[in-house]
Amino acid sequence: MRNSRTKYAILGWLSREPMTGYDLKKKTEANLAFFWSESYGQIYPILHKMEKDGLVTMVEDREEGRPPKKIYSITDIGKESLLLWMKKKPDKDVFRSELLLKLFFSQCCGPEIIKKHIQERMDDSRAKLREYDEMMARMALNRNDDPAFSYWTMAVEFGINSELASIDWCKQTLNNLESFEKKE
Amino acid sequence: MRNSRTKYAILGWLSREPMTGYDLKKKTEANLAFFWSESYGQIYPILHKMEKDGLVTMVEDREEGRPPKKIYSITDIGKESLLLWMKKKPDKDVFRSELLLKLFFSQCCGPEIIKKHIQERMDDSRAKLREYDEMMARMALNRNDDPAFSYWTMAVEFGINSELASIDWCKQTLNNLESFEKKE
DNA sequence: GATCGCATGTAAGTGGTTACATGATTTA
DNA sequence: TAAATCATGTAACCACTTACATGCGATC
Repeated sequence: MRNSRTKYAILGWLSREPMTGYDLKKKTEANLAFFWSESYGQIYPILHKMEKDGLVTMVEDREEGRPPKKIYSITDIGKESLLLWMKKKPDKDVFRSELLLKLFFSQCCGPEIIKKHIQERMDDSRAKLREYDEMMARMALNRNDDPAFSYWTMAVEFGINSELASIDWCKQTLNNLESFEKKE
Repeated sequence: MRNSRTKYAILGWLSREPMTGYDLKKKTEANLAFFWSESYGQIYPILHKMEKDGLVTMVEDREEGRPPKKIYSITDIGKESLLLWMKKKPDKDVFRSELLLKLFFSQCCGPEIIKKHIQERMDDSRAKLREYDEMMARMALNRNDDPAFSYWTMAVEFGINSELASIDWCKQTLNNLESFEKKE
């Protein structure tokens, strides 16, 4: 837990508004899914520790006939810790691709198998692009006054560019594999 | 270890030529670094297990005055296992970006800090592009007859496209942040 | 009556890295 | 003679995921 970025993702969210562990997870899924993820198994224990360390405070919200919520807010110490992290040079992006691994070793079985995988990847990328469009539309509707929206847009733009680049690569590589096949 | 892809990365390499655990690590670093990595702490134990499972065989190579090598070769069972894996739909690419996480939460500290990070990222991407060029040149020299080279080129092409897209995004985002600043 | 969404949490397991130990040879 | 490279290996740790447990209310 020493170097966990989960802590800072939580502080980032709480710097906007107080919320529960459940909210944290749902918001991360809905907004950051393509470049970040968190699980309950991380969130809840870390939230407890953060409270103990004075980074956040918690109030219990008991409404009748509903499961009690624990609403967390960021403290001044938490804000300081967040700012310190923001200033640090970000770690390298993590990228790991089984598709490229399979492509690299495709000599062992010929181009047909990997062609199918790349075709499917192209379809997946197109589906993702449609998702981004929906996300953008949904967010733009009720948030164009929020300064956070601008930052969010730039992040999503990265995802869109990546998928566009991925689709181009798929087409190009499918062509390469085609002509490669004839040569053999 | 049940579903470890390390196993298949090893089988992939050994399907080309027999080699040692040390070679496996070095070759992965030199050729797959931008989309795959392995550590000795994974390679050696898994290699032992693979031998026990009959996926590979090992011969010891003792030359005088040198540390003894263990040279691994793929078996027919190993080849079968590799082929089965090749045919399976590849897992989703893993992507995780602290840079985008920081961008997303930049509301908490304003655009200056993230601008610096993005500027640095652009420099890093350019450096990576130069590395790819070197890799391509180095490989093209002595390998243009090897059919594996074509597959390798296509994989590297993905990396090049990604970095190109990343650089574009950096420029564009830097511009956005500039005008965003003036509005505030 | 079943399942979904809200809401919190834990235990076990995953795949993987890091740090370390050992020791010879080659290069700077 | 110090450092880098070759070469194998293990123990401890790491961040994180998955599966599970609980239970209420709303919806299908």
